[in-house]
Amino acid sequence: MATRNEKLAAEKRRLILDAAVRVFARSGFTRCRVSDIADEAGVAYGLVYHYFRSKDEVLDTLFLERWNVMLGVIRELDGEALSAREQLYAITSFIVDSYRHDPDLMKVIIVEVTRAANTFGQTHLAKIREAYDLIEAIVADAQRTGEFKDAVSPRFAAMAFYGAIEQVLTGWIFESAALSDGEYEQAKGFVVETICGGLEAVPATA
Amino acid sequence: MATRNEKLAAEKRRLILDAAVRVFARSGFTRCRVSDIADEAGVAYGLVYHYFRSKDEVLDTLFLERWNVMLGVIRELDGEALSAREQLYAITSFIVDSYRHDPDLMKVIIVEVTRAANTFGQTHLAKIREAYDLIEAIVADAQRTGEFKDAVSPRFAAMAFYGAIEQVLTGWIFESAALSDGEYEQAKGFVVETICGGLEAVPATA
Amino acid sequence: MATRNEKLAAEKRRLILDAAVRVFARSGFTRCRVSDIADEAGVAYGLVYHYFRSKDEVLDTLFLERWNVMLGVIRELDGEALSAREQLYAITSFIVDSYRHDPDLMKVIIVEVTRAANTFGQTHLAKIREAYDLIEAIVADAQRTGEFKDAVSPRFAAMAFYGAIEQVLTGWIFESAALSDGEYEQAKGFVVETICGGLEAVPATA
Amino acid sequence: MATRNEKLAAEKRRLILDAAVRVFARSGFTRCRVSDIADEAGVAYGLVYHYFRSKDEVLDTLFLERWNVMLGVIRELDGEALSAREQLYAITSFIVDSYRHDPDLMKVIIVEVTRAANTFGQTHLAKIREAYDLIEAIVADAQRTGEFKDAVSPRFAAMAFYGAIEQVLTGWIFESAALSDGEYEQAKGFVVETICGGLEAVPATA
DNA sequence: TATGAATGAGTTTTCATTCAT
DNA sequence: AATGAATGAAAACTCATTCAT
Repeated sequence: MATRNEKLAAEKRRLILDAAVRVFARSGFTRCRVSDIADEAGVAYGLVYHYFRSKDEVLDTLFLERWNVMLGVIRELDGEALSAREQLYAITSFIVDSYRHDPDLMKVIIVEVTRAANTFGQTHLAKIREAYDLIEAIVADAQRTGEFKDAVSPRFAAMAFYGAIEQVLTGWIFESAALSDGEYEQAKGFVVETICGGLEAVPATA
Repeated sequence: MATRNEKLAAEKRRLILDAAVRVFARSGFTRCRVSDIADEAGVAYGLVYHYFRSKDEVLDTLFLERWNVMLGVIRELDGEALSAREQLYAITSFIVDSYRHDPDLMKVIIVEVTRAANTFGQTHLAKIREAYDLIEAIVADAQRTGEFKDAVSPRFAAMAFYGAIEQVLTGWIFESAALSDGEYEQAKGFVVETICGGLEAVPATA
Repeated sequence: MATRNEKLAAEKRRLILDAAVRVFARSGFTRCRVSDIADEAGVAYGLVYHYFRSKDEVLDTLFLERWNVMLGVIRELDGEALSAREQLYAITSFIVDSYRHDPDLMKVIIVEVTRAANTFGQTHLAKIREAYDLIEAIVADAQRTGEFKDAVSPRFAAMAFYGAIEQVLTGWIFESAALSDGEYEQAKGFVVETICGGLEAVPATA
Repeated sequence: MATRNEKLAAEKRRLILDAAVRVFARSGFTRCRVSDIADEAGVAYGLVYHYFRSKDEVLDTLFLERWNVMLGVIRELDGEALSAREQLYAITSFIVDSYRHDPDLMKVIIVEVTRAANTFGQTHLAKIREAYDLIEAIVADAQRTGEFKDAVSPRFAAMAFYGAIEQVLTGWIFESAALSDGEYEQAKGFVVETICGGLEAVPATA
């Protein structure tokens, strides 16, 4: 009985969150109104405040939900005996697929949180850093095993890698162009090839 | 006489622009008020509107001023007979030095324009793309000459390169840490080494 | 069976009323929410609306319950052959004891009704006046019998008497200090002595 | 130049304060909207917020302005060689005349501030106490000189005296009746006669 | 050129009340 | 009788922009 109501409530909550993604993606967090979210969700104004304390909390929820999934995915890579390149590929793949599956959500997370140094980025700084830390650890391990050279610091490599991915997504976001499955797959390879293999031709050694 | 007045006017205008940089960097474009800019500049409220049509125009001006300088720098590289790696290094160097010289301005440009897909980023999309185009051309040339392999598309490489730099700056912005000259120089090398040389150790060929 | 249910229902109703007293006293009628009352009573939100038509009706009920008791007490004094001073003492005693017994309730009645000329005071004006009228009658009688001089109008005397008591309670309310039984008893005497005996020393007549 | 502007600004501020008095008196502080004040003053909505930080601050200002005048009047009584009865008469007179001169303002102060002392800051509480303290001192002095007997504590007497006045005003406020000059003067005498002389007839001593 | 008072549209949030279960 | 999700009107407050001086 309670279970049924709870399930219905959870669905309404989800309805609002999904609507918020679309609205935030369309007009941006600052510019959209709470009423836009309610309208998009087809619910009454006040219901948004029944489920969330504030407009901020809606965005917080969206970010944390998704970011925690990503952190989980990265952490699981540890158990699987993969090379550093394979691990970075897996991460890239997860992020690109996240975008493919729900571009609006990724747009919101990147534009409104990850890169918003004055607002939500600052709020979620610790959470965001967790991802950098995990990537850094992958690079550091690879340098130890010799898979990666140690020309650059692991932290730096992690930032460059993550920045490259985010910029690629940002490009898609700005163009708001739909890509084919092939293009998405190609992009995954490109990111890893650029960061791991480098752009330069390896001089043929005699 | 007019000349003298014009010079004074230009100085006031500059005063306001500089104040705006500090205020935008501190509180973010959306959250700060026009009166904050005036207060920071030590001028009256209405004077901002004497020199600028709107709050938006202040940010537009800041962005365009700096971005055009950067485009100029990149375009000039064409004339100097430099390798692609050297050209990318020069670009990185310019951007890093820009940050070193005026971190607030770079923060504003990156956070409020370059990465703001819903607002100013969209407005200045064409201008931003010019930079990507110029970098893309450098990569394409390098692939033609054989300096770079053609494993990834030039456009893609340009995005990865620019994204890596921006992410490094973003890290600095978020941490708001002051770096030593040595660290800035090291960062320049790291970016180029990561993107051009790649992270992987080059297997010794027999 | 119905009797048992009715008794349970009456208890729930009382539970809500008592909770409302505490909540109104703590945060004020306007600022507290209906849900605060429900929470304090430990019942569900909607139940308040099962027993009361509105938030206003809860306060109305609290006021009327208590005020009617007081009116009854004052009316009963008529039958007992008491001097005016004794009657005023009895009234003072009842009000002070009401405060001693349930300071929150008296606080609510005074702050939210008796002195709220724009809201509930206006609504219950007639009821409030009944008390003034009864006190006025006591004074008028005493003037007729010669116990009281007729230097002031009975209506005026009634207002001064009631005002003195209310102000004393108001003092206690704002200090929110717990008083000893002795202090309460002393206060009763003070009120009557001030109003009936006056502050001035009676000049010794030769 | 600045002087002229400052004068105009002060006038506008006063315009808003005066309008607020009328609106608060008419509908009560809680029920009226800020826009009502602006409308009543014939100024734009935002101007209220130009001169006052909040709706609360408007009420605070009204209270403090008037209350400080009253405190000044009471303090000045100290210098004039008056009996206690004359001093209490002077205070009563000032308060009654305040009501006669601007009943709306006194209504607001009595009805809204006394009540708000609860919810509002304790800031006013201290200010209100200052008045009680001054009256208390008058009574204490009179007890020392023998003008007043010491049957009741000075603090208590002060509360009773102030309560009597306030209740008389409250009566007028509730009835919202206009009184003649004679009635106002009579009221002054009644208050002092009741509190100082007492209601009881002085028994003729043999 | 310079000032800052004046304007009023716009948005978040609150919360009494209703209602389906 | 009891629950708490759903509704939406209402109001304080903000702030970009205008304008008289």
